[in-house]
Amino acid sequence: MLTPNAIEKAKNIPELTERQSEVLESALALLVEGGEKALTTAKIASASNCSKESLYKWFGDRDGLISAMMAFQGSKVGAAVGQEDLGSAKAFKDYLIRFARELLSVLAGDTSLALNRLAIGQASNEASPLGPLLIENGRGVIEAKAVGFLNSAAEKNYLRFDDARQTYHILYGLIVRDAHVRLLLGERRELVMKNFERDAQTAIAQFYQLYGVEE
Amino acid sequence: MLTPNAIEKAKNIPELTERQSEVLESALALLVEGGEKALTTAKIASASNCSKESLYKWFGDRDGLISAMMAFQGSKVGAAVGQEDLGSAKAFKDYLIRFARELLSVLAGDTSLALNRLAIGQASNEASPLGPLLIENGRGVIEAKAVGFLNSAAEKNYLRFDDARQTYHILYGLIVRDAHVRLLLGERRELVMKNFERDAQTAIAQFYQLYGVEE
DNA sequence: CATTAAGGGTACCGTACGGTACGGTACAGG
DNA sequence: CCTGTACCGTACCGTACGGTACCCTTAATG
Repeated sequence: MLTPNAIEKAKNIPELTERQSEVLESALALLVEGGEKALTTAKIASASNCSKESLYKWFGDRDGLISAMMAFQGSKVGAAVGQEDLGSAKAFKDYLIRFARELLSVLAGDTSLALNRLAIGQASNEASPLGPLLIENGRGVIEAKAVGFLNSAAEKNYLRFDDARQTYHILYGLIVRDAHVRLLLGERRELVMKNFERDAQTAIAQFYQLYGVEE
Repeated sequence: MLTPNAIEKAKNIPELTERQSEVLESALALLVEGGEKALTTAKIASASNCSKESLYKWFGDRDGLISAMMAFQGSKVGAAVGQEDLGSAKAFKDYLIRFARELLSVLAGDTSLALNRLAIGQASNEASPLGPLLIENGRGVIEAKAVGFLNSAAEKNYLRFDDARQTYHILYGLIVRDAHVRLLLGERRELVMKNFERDAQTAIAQFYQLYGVEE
């Protein structure tokens, strides 16, 4: 099994010192607070009591710093969704509802929204690495996990489908709908998430209508 | 019935002269080409052979110009989705498939992506009007239309559901899934839209599984 | 022809930001 | 004690951009 350090080396991400992690943390806070326009090198330096020269020494340039922020945040995502429970058909269905709740919560989180907005704002620049980075670190991780438990559920005959990845995309659509984009556009969370709990349950119920195995 | 001019007046949008529309058109082209960073007042002026002074006279400031771009583009959306056909159950289902295709095509269009990226990039600024503007002019128009034909279909007993708006959100989720966000993040269109036709048909088939009336 | 309004071209200003340079400080190792 | 290293704080530079002012051409009107 790979240690975190080994993974970082494999991705060519230099290991971060404690100090550097602190800086990234306060940079994220700054981004959440005021969006990209607030994310100037001077403000990052002053907010984290560090010199601009150190920023440039550690991260190369502003883009490097932002990339580091993404990777740093991504490294914290993995554990977000709890352990699945395939003990029984009922237990698995409950787990799916928890998964739906968790997915919506993550997507609606301040940091997630801020980073997605940042990456999307730069995505018109073909050379920007932020979009792919976010897809890999965020969506990719969750999708891989989901494909895993979907396949397990199929083996146990809780669900029936052809392709786990496609099926996950349907599940995603039923859960998220247009909520993510509306949040990204600035619609108020209370409004978009008004029926949070009911929506999560409805999504899973409909997912079972499409892919569940009748008993 | 309201004339277009009356609508514009009601929204406090000044009518646009031919010249001003040309300027907005070339500004949109500029935005599609190079993203927000390419959208400077100097470039807009030079690209449309007009003086900066005229820009400021017509649109107030840069934000006003961008808002005008959104409204201008929005005013062209209405006719995008063709006329519905509720002549028979089969005809309506075919229409839904066309609707799915059309929705995906619109969302994946260059101008739509560029404007959404622009609005999302500014959405962290609480005071930015771009997000609401885009929601109203883009999503709102399509949603209103969809709610209309869903209700008609329910009356004709092609579909069965409680709330048309909620049902439309499900339909949206089944059709779009995470395609929109992935496109916004810069993932290549060929990749996201690989199974465009099949996905549209699958979405409608599943929608009927959830809301169709059995015969 | 004279007058006037609209608008194009351009020079200019203030400012904000990315990036660099430099002096000063704390500390570790010999 | 000396030296090197890491880093903070700050001043500084070049540039790009939003916004303004001014001059010129064009064309319509009397």
